[in-house]
Amino acid sequence: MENHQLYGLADMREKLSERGYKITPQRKEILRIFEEHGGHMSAEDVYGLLRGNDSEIGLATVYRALDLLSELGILVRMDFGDGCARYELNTADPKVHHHHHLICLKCKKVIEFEEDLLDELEADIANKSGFEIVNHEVKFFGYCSECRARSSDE
Amino acid sequence: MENHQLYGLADMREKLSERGYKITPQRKEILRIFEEHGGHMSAEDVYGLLRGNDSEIGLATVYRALDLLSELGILVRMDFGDGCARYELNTADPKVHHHHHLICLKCKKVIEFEEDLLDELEADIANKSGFEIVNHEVKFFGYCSECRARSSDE
DNA sequence: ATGGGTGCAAAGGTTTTGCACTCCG
DNA sequence: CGGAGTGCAAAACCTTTGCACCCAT
Repeated sequence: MENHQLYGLADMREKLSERGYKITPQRKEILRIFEEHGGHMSAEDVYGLLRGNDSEIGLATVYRALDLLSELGILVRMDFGDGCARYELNTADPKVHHHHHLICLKCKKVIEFEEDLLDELEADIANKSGFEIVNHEVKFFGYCSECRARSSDE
Repeated sequence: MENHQLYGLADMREKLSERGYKITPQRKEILRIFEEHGGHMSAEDVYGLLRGNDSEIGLATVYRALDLLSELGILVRMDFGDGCARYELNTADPKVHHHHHLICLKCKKVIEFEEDLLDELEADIANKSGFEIVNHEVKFFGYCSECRARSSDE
């Protein structure tokens, strides 16, 4: 357990200036929100938390920052099909990197679970296609145990 | 190569009536669109093709059908982050089942590739969680070779 | 100083919903 | 027949954009 588990302020500084983007108080603030809270946050969620901390950051800025930070690989964007994009801190730690999602087609519930699996596949892809992989997302769609129970006793 | 490669009309009939839904001409027509064309189609794409075939099906009906058919596992819903949900016929054939996507964070290009991998993992999940898996989606995010070349010679 | 970044409000695009009417079972 | 399904148009939502102003570099 070392200190480089999640991308943090230092990484953002580096990646932003590396590409000629500026380090603004808004971007720092938004990153901090992700460090303090966690989970899968939508733009609106982040905006809400910012307003709680009486920040004056506009919603459009939140959208622009989430977009940029996920393009830089600091955040990861995910879609659970609930109508809005959700983001979470990217991580360099394989233990955390490899958590996947089960999504119930009936009740839309999202269940997380961990499983190690995709490292060699990623390396293989990078070789074959010249694609540089920053993150992956694995989703399984089906029916959760509750919905299955409910539909069998109808 | 047998006949049960993709879900078809018979499967839809069965799954619909099994759950008390009706088999309507609209639903049949929409399924047919997927059988004749393929690929990743948005609601609007399907609607466009229907109008081409001078169908009188409304866009809302298309949305409702896509939702229902993917809930039944006949279609698969996917999100490439381009602002609209896309659907494709689900398949029982593992060769087709296992195609994944590389998504470039810079230019948003989607590259498909095939790789066999997740069967045992699916079985494992079903055991541990009671989750019945109908389909999965694997996406890798990163930078495609063109974007990498472009950013290195700036 | 200067070009990128921000805030606001308006626009844009996708998806959902209310309601009267239709038609499958 | 009766209730699920449909079509239409309006509404709801999430996200993007235009523009004037601000501020990291």
